[in-house]
Amino acid sequence: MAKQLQSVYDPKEVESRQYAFWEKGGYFHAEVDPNKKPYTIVIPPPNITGRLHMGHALDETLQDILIRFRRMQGYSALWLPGTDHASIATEAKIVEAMAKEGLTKADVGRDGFLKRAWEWKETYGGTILSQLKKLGSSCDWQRERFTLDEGCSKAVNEVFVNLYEKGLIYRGERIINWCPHCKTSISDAEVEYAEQAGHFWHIKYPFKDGSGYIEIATTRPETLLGDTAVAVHPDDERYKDAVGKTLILPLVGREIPVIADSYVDPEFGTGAVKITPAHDPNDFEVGLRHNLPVLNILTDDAKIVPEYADYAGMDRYDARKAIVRDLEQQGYLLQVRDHTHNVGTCYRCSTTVEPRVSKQWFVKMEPLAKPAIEAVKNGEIKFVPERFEKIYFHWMESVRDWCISRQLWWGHRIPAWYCADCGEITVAKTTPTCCAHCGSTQIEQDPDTLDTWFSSALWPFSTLGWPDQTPELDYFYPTDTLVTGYDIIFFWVARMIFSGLEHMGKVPFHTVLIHGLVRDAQGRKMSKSLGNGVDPLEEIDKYGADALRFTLATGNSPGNDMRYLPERVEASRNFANKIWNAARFILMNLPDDEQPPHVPDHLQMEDQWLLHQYNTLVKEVTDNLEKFELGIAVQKLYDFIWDVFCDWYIEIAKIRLGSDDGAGVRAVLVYVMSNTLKLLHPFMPFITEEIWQTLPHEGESIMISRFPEYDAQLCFAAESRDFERIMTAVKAIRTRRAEMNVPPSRKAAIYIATGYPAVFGACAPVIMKLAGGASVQVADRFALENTVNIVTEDATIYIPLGELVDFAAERKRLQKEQAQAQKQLSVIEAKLQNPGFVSKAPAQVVQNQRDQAQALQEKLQMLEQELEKLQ
RNA sequence: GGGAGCAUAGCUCAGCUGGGAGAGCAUCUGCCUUACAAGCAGAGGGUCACAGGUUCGAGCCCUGUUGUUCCCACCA
Repeated sequence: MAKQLQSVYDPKEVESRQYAFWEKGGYFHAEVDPNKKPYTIVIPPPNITGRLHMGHALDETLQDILIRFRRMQGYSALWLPGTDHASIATEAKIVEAMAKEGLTKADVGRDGFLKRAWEWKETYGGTILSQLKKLGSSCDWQRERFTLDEGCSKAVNEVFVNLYEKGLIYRGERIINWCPHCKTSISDAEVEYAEQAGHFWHIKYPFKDGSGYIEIATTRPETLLGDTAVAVHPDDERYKDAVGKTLILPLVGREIPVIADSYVDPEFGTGAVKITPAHDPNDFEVGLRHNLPVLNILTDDAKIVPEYADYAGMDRYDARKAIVRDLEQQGYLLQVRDHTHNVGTCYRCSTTVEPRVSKQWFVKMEPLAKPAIEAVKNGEIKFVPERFEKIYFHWMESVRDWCISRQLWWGHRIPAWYCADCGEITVAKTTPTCCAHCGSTQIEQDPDTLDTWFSSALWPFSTLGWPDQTPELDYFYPTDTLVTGYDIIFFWVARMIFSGLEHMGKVPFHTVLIHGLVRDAQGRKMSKSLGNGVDPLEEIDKYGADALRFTLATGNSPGNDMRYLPERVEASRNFANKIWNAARFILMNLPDDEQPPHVPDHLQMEDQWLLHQYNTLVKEVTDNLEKFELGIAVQKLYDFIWDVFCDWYIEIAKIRLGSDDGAGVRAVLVYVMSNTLKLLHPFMPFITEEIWQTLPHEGESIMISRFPEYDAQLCFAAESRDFERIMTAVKAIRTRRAEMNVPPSRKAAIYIATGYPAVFGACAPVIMKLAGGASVQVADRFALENTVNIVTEDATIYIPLGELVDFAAERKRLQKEQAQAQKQLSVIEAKLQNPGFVSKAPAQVVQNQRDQAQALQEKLQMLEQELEKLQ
């Protein structure tokens, strides 16, 4: 970068150049280093089908801020990247692509399909990672992993076998959620409930003995085909005599019993429930208790099975219509009522899920959940914000067994083999040659694959080499911070916690930083169907990655959603430009041989003030970052750079830059700028690197420089307070001039009567420059006429503005100020006269009020004097 | 049915352990002041949803109410 910089910052060129520079320097790579403490974040692996959206942009920005911060603090900071094979989503994409060629899965076969899937992964799987680079993500790309790579697959088999041997994985015929569109089972967590308008059909089930009927009510009349009982509550007087009797199932003619089960709520509906064990989870339970037959009436794509000739092959909804029609025609339909109810849908394709009995693999949750709950209860793992712990507990405490088998091809194939001879199951880490039970070679592997989340659950340790005992695993595990949205606490966070505890014996991370969703300007969720998504790559192109990152970090607090407003990115872009121009100003005033950043020996009051503010900033920003208060930290940086450094200090610096004291002020400018850039670097990595390297500096890159630390030498509290008296005076003069419409070009003499003559005397040039003074005189009192009079708590300022002075207006204004000050004073005095306040409030707070009261009294006195003069 | 979040300036939102009500954008006024008009200097604008309570002191803590968003739950 030449020293002649453009006045407008151009992020594009800088970003690609600096990212290449970082990669080339190997700064993203973290090594096992016994001399450093580790700090680890594993990325929530984006799906290989994914394109970077705002949710990712937020997630990655937060992680990059944390990792860059810790890296600069001297940790061996590892941000481990990778992608997720996303079984359902990817398989759907491949199926879709094949459909365009007129092919189906059956046409190409399992091997052919997998070949295509891997090709697809090679072609598109890296897209999202390259998009992450545009954001500036400092991931250790040398350690990139994929949930379906060899190492992760090895970990998956290891875990499956371990859990199977411990009896924590079992295979069983149970009712599961079935997606007729994806044609696979899905777990409870993968079902989303949506309210749907429907009906309540009241149907007559006649007794076999001809003694009337029972009226049942159902929202799903088509499942009648699979009914194997009608249940009533045991204490329900209405049905006392019916229990044990036999009914004839309408349309089907099957004989089914009336049973008593306390699951039935006598208050709801008719108090009699048809029981379809194969297609309703509750009914399934009832069926188990009463030994009812389980009749599956639906195929895997939710059509009626051939056994029911009248309806065979009909889609479940067509069958519903047909059955309702037939019931009506045959006089079984008693009434139809409108009814809205919750319907489970597939989280991937939104198809209504069909509860269905089938043979699947499950993870037994209770023994795993217990220690996982304990780890959060005892503080080993903390959620930020804490309230998400409740959500986690609630889920963990009531979690049911996890259905992990999927009827898909893209994924980890279940390491279980069935013996054709003895029928036993052989579960093994590597492909067995024969049945472990009878030695038969007639074995065949389970065709199913595992839930994607099964492998994601192992991510914090599978990526570090487990099950091998690698040095990386030893050093970087447990990881430190997991950053993710609240929407995947159940899917992922919870499962990583119990997996880490079970297989590593240690929690997978210490802190879970939860963020919210990025919504559109109207507060709606960004979604493909609404078309309201904002593309982060377009925003980067328009405003720069730093501006986007800054926008996402600012005003965002943990766990809360945020809206994405274009004006905010513009403001961020403007901030980047502000920094750019501040740097430009400093550079154009620097000699070629300017020393590296240092604090000069001789400091003026404004230098001390700036250094004190800077030093305070260092402490606060560090504290905020350590407490995950990223939004607060970045706000403070913004205020400091724009207001303190640019609007005040640079303006003041202009006075001294050309003088004999130029070297001192240049050193302060360079020192504070350079170090402030370091503080800002985690948030805005590109521009800070670009400027830092152009300024005098030591070291190769800001990203591996040391994060600034609080320096007791830079604490100038008293001087800082003194300088603020000057600032107050300057602001007061500016305000008065603005009120009186005095143009900045019109300079005026300034007379300052004050009890702090040394302070004001030393800063006379500052006041002159910033307050439009032609001259500045300081004394303990003045006797002047025809002046505008300004009273602050530390000084009375006189400005002769000749013809502009309107005595009546001056008097009125002073009276107004007097009234204001009087009001403030009486509030404070009331407090001080309250014995409760004086005795109970902290001494510092009381003293503070006393000081304020005194200052106000002095101000009132001065106002009084000025008013007298105007009489 | 249970649980949680949110309600602060016209708009979008910060406000950490209780003591100053804030930022950006928008509005108004004046400035091309030798880094930046994507800028500078100023101004206006708020019963911190409502009602109680705790406290010397409440935007912040407690209780209730209203509105709103979300999560969980097997009422057929």
